[in-house]
Amino acid sequence: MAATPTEPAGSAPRTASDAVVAHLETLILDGTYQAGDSLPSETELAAELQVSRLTVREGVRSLAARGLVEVSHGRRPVVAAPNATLLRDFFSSSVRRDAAGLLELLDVRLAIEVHAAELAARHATQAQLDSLEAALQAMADAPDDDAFTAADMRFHHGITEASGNRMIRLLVEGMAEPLEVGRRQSLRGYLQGAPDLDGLIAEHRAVFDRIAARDASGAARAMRKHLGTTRRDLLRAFSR
Amino acid sequence: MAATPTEPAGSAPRTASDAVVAHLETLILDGTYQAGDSLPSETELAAELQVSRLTVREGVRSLAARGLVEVSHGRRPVVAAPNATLLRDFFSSSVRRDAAGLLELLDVRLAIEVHAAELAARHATQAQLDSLEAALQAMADAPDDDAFTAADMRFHHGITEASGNRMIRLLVEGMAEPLEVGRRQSLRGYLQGAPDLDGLIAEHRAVFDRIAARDASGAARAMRKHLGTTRRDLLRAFSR
DNA sequence: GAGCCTCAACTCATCAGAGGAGTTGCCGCA
DNA sequence: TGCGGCAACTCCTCTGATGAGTTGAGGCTC
Repeated sequence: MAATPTEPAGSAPRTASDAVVAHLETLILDGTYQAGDSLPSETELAAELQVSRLTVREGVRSLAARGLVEVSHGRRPVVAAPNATLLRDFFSSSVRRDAAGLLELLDVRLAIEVHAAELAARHATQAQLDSLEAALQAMADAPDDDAFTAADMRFHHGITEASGNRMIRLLVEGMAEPLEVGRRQSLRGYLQGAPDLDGLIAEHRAVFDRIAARDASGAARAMRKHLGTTRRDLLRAFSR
Repeated sequence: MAATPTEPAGSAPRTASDAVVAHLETLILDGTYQAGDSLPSETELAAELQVSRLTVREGVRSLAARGLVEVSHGRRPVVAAPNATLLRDFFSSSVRRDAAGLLELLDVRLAIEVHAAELAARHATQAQLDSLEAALQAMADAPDDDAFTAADMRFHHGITEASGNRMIRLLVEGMAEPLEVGRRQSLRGYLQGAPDLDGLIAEHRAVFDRIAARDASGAARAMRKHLGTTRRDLLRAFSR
């Protein structure tokens, strides 16, 4: 009674719902179902795989938790495009479970973004450079702290975009929220005098200049310096 | 009818099983349940949260898919320690969905491991250095290719361990399998002459020497050189 | 008294059937 | 032609029940 016709050679699923997961996962990763495609309905899958709807539901639910599909009430499950929600979940969980994880995560971001800046200097298109400069300008013109932070994030996001490496983009995107939350929490009630916005902007501009000049190692150096500053600020806030 | 007494301020869960997920997630991340602890049984949770066992099951299943808990037949769900399975899943999926992802992933590993080598030069304990040297020796003594690869992986794993940054360790651990699978597939049927094992070992030894000498930037440079070689080999295999 | 075996209680795994709620597209009406 | 309503489809949740794996207590044997 082989429930799943497409049994993967690797390992036999222990439970029926694992079989559902394995089945659908294979079809998605094979490209049989592309991002945006609708999966068969629960009823259809149940009939096809010879299991109850409940079992199908659990399997689909697992895939949804892993970010491979999206389910919404009244509609069929839809295959999701690769996205950062899973990574965001993971990083958020790690940081919340252990406060020291925040600094570790910051360190990882440093490593990745320094490399991203290097790649951006090599691969950025003119449109991407324009977008970076616009973010820089928005930082300078920011009326309040929230606007500044938003422009700041847009700048960093733009660099990962310009790196041309989607995995880097997803990773940094996944880290952004936990880091931002951590930053807010550690700075709460801190705010002794305004932060050195002009200095921050200058650091960003230095990164941009090196990227625009196609100077890979210079861009890496500038980014390293900038993130070092960020890290020091956070450490100082922590030690209070 | 507030089903969940511990409704997080953030956003109200849309569905009942999301509420279960949110409830348990909060308790785990708060530390109310530590890694290794057993969760209440499905029946107990159902009574506690005023939902059916089915709904509880779906919620627990989601958490299992996200790596926060582990469920096995006949036993209560157990809170899992932070681990790399989720990341491995993510990276594997990404690479399988898009072959170009392999090179992107390799690039990310380069960025992270170069940084790890730098950190290891600063933080490695004597025991960790000994372990690295043992792996190096095992590479030199390896009787066959599999043993060599195993020792190779042990060496790299040891460096992330010595970096003292657990997030780096988890990330590299999560990338190891997809990269190894990708390497095997692209090298399949390739094998024109034996690879330059002596050169590889020399590169590893250079990394080790710089770490042992507490030379952070030298270690980073040596690691970058080594991973550059790896990358070039893979690219060459690809282009056939 | 020590060690092994059996079994009962607990737990997760899965099934079947049914009602509620959200979405979508067709059809008829103005 | 344009719009409103209804019907079909889908996911969401519940109830009740059976099968299968795990564990620890109790009794039996030596």
